[in-house]
Amino acid sequence: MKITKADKKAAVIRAALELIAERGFHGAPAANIAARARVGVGTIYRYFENKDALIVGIMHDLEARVAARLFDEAYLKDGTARERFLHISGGLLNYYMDNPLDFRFVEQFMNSPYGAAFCRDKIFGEPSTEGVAGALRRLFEDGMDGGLVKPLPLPVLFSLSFGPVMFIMRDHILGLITLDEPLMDATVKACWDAIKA
Amino acid sequence: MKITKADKKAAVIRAALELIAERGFHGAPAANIAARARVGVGTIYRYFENKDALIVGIMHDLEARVAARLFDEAYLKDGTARERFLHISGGLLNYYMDNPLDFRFVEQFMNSPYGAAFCRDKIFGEPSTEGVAGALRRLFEDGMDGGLVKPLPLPVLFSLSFGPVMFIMRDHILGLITLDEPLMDATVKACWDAIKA
DNA sequence: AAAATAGGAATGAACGTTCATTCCCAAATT
DNA sequence: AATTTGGGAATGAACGTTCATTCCTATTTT
Repeated sequence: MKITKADKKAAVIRAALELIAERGFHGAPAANIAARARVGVGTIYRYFENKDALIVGIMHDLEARVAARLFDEAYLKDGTARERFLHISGGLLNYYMDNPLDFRFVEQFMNSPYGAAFCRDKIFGEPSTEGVAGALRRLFEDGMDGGLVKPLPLPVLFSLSFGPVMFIMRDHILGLITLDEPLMDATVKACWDAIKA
Repeated sequence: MKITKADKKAAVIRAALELIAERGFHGAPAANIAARARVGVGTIYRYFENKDALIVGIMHDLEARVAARLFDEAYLKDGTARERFLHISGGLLNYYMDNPLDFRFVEQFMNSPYGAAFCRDKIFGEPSTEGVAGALRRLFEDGMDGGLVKPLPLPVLFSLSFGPVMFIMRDHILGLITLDEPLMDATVKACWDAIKA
């Protein structure tokens, strides 16, 4: 148990994520994933029942990493609703700026049948007072109670908050625009204008 | 030339669009597309050089249909920037409400390597004073000149305008929320708040 | 030495694409 | 008017390739 163990699993996840992000689901056959992970093809199947399970596994892994970053450093202390909103929203934008491959994977996943199934599972699970979803819900509900945020269904507030972030990230990654600090700041502030009462 | 001719091509496009929208690129082999189009497999290749060409062809077809709907009925007469904005934005939301399969295809396409290539081609083509892109650019530029719209790069204004629309459509189609007239209206109005100066 | 883990060649299913053939119909011929 | 002919459109069985998955051997760990 020196340098390797079941970091093989992590290597497989990373390799698959990168390949799918760069080339799509099409361009990520098991043989290539194994090669990039410096692992035998068979090894993949020691850790994942099949390729679908691997893909869903990548998504769960990513979810955990994003949540950790957004809520890590005592982010949820206090501050106005606007401040907390800008923190989350800007944090997400920053995370994807730093990890463009993660972004491309999430987008492909969420807009494929995998994503549909994934969402269905979430809905019929807990109403989630935990995790990212729960924290966001509380943020928006508090804002609505205080009359600071437009009284709209949560999914609509979500879309107004994160729709633009995801949309502009795509443009940035494709090179249609170069996002710098001031521009990112202006974008998330404009999102606040959309949801503020 | 009664009921059939080269509407075979249209049938192939429709069948492929539906299959990809419902089951992803994975779940749309040529054989299934042909079966749904009630056409021989070989026929696909009379109209499209290969499967990739078919997929890009679907996207072009769709683009034309959306453009036709958004700018058809003398939409571009006059009215305030806000009115014109609400018209376009709401029109897009409506189009996708009426054609959910079109929406799911576009999302999958745009977030795949096909979409990346597609965008690159557009950028290195004309600066597009024509079509949807041109009309939108004029709308936003006029708005900025008049001090009605925040002075931000066009891609940012685009993301603030259409990011939420695309985001909320996904939720609607997945059944996470049911969009009705008032809710759609509230959403596009909130988008205007995001971009208005 | 036994057990667990890793590896990659082997396998069969599924895929995109091709092509020899058939079908259809309009123009030419009788 | 009836028949023949020509050629483009349509077809699907057949092909070669690629893929996910299995399975048996080699290696490492206990």
